[in-house]
Amino acid sequence: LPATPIRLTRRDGDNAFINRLRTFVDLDAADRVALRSLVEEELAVTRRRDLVVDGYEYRKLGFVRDGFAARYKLLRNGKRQIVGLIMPGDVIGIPGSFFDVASFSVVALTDMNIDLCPLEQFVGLCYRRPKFALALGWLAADEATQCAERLVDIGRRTPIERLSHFLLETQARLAAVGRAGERSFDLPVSQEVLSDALGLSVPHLNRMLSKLRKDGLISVASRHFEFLDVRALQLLAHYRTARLARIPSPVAANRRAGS
Amino acid sequence: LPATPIRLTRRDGDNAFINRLRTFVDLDAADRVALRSLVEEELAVTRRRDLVVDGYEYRKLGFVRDGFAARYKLLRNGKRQIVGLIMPGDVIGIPGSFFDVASFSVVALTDMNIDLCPLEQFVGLCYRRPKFALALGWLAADEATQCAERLVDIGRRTPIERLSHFLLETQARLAAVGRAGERSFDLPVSQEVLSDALGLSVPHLNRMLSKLRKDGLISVASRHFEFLDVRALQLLAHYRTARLARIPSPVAANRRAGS
DNA sequence: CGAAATTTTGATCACGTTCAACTTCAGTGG
DNA sequence: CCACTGAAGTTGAACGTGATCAAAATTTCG
Repeated sequence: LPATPIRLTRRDGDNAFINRLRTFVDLDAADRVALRSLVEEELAVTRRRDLVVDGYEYRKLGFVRDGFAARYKLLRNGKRQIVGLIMPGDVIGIPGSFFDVASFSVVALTDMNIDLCPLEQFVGLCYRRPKFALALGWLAADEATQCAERLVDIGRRTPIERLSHFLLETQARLAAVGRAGERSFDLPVSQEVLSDALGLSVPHLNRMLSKLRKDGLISVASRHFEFLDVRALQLLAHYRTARLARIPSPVAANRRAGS
Repeated sequence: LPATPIRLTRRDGDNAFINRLRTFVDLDAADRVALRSLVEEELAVTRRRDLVVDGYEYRKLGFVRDGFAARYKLLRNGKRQIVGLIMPGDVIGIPGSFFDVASFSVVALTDMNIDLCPLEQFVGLCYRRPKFALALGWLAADEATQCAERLVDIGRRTPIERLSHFLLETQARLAAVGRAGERSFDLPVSQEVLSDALGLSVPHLNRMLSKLRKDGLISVASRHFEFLDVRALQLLAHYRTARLARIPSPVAANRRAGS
């Protein structure tokens, strides 16, 4: 395939998913064109809309342009555990689309814009351009690591530590796709959502937020968060950033390999 | 590459990793040869050996033939959270090898046999045979889902539910690679390991095990577990199996896609 | 403006941790 | 063969944390 020069549309500079991919893989113009051609539908959904339903087949990838969603499981006793916040640059359908039926539901927490593409189409592209198959693996690995980190949060960190850790991680994820400042970000979701994500009760989450405020570590106003003492927060949370390695290029990867 | 007919070695029928791959992708003889040729070293390690260390670069894939390991994080306060048991058929280095430095440590819980391969070599193979890149994505997605399931366990299930869920899931994973019976399996790890995996204290885990025994749901003797009432266990645990979908073949995936 | 959702505060209590002691078992050397 | 050792499993008592329930205060939205 010739790498013909392509004029970018005005939205390209702000495509969160492309921004995210670029942190670990090189994309030339032809790659971007191929990606764009996969988009079957640009979906605009409203808050509370179910996007994936636990127990049903789902065979799409949804590249989130804007808005927030939650991947969760509902138990018989009415309790809900959110296993991940989905934000701009994330892909709905990882990992649900890889299973016979999805094990988790996804619901929009805000209005959203999503580029939808059938999984089968994406896989087709993967056979033609293996780089995208590797990118898929990288994204899934990222997802697994975030999930594992939250497992540590919930299993072994105290509520205040886990809240701090969550806030730091969220800022980092948003910053990576250009949706957060150095020490602040908007997270337009209710405390009920946060408590379900952190495995806490709403009142207790609220108390921990108050405590972080009282101790001068953060300020919160109408779902806008600001870090007042990043260092102290990181210490409290045992926080360390995890950066994806870049995908080895074909030439590097094949250098010492037999054909 | 010609798909020359190849004689299988005697170990192939029992290669846990190949067994696992086959559940979601077709492998021909040439694929298996290619896989085998990647193996740089057949590593035999002893119990307690560190395989991956949190904070250090790791760039290998380790296909587990035999034995058990744990992926975990150690906190400053001395607490440990195990984020996943690694068993035959699993790959050490997912997802640690995809990051600048690993975020989690891996330690052998028993003596193990591992086929080691540099990640770069595997990626080289992925460019030549995209099927393997997709398989990598599938494996990472599987990992992410298991992790999410455990997140639900720890966040919202009661200790007895989460223990039941863990036992059912473990049996299923072992059975998938031919290392478990219909209703029984060996899990040669201490209760301390189980408690660190489930986010419980050792005494409480022990009590929950006792309760499952007393209620006639399981029997345990010298680390051999047996389900006496699978139905009741599943009900208690809210258990449902999750099966990976098969990877679409190139022809299916490209049918409706432009080249 | 009224209704609903969300955030905040308070009081009580159950659950699971912690700490400690004791038992059981496997392995080792006298 | 048994005493000794250390690791693992089991049991008990006391405490503290975070859930639960309830209600008030505040904000958002129809």
